[in-house]
Amino acid sequence: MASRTARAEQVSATRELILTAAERLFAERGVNAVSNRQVSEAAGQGNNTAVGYHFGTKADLVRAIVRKHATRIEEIRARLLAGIGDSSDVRDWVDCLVRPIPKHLGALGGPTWYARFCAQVVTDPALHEILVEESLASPTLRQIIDGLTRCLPELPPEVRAERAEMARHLIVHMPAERERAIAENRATPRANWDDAAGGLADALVGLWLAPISSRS
Amino acid sequence: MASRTARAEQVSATRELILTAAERLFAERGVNAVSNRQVSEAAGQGNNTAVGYHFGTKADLVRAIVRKHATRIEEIRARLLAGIGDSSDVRDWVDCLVRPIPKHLGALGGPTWYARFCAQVVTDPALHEILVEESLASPTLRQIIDGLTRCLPELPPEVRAERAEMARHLIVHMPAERERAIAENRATPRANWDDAAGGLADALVGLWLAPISSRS
DNA sequence: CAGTAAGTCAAGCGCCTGCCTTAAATCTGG
DNA sequence: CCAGATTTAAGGCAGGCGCTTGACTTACTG
Repeated sequence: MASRTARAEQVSATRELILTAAERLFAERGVNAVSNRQVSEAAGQGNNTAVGYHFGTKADLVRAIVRKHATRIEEIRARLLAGIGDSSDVRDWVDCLVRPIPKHLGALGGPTWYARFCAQVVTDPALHEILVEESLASPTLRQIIDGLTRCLPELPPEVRAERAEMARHLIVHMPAERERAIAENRATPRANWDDAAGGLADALVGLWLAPISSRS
Repeated sequence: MASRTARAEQVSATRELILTAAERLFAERGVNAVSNRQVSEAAGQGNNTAVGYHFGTKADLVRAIVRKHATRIEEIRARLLAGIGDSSDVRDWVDCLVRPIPKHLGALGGPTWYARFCAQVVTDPALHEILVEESLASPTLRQIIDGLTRCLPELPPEVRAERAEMARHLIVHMPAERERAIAENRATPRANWDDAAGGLADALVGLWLAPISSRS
């Protein structure tokens, strides 16, 4: 109906404006350093309470931003997963784990903020769980973790947990670091997002396959 | 003089109280989520402006907290560095890089907050540089980085930079993660700080020695 | 033993925040 | 075409913030 289009499109345009402004401000200054008012103003809304009206609390806004990107990332991840079948090569599974976010950022083109935004959110004690929930909601992600685990049967469970934690951190923070370098016109080790993902995947393969020493 | 002791001791006790309270609050809630007023109150100072009086801005307070721990960490690092001479084993240098912070936390005993505090600070866009400056001020740290570089002569400079970034993130965030797990009574992969450092060192050796693939 | 400087406390200022209320503009469904 | 609902705008409110000021206590100095 023309009705739904006209009005609803205006509304979702406003929501989009708020999401984009918030993502950017949160990425650049940190979530807690930005007030809902500032987000509303940056989104061009004369209304003080635009954020509250459309999203509720700041945590709800953060969740909405995450969901906005989740669909695309999930698509990329599913495509990569389908491509490797039931490989027993660690590298294949690490690729599936690492590449979705950089690929998504590359597809957005131009300057991006989402990686830095995620780095802020995972580090905030009050917001951390939101990202964990939203991420673990992805069945393909679980499949990939399982597949990787199957490639490393002799790794003790505690060491696996430990290294999974390391991988998680790097997958979030390294793209954020690259994003920041680009935003500040600093040199980056890699020319594009795909190469950056490749470098990260190389390192993670080494990390997963690292021998376990007997030192203290 | 008894004079200096009496008064100056009271003062430095107050400063210490503020530093400890701030470190704890910042670690638990995030730097930006805590006001200077809250820090003053948590330190038992009736005065609103105790933080401002003794330290100045919040950035100055953060720097003071970092310096408070830096001496001890530097001692540990120097001792480890002296112990390995001019080894050409990557593992030796990685140990020097990884162990100081966990060792320091272990030596403090009981619950700690410094690792989470550091994780908060490095992630804050406005505070990040403070920690970098203070860290790079350590000559032993530079020596260790040089030593490690010497062990990896055939690694392309960009890849080295990339992996150094990864190592930095893990060295800061993994202890923070362990600290948080302890604070929340969750299980940790390792029983003590030394073992945790060992696990991290294992992984970092693998990361540094990882082969460079030719994939995209 | 004053005089001075340093540290602490208490109160007040303007600013910004989140939240609430009201009003105008806009679109929807009958 | 018009009531009614939704969205945007605008302003007010209490509360918390950083910062300043001034009084009070304490300890060093000549």
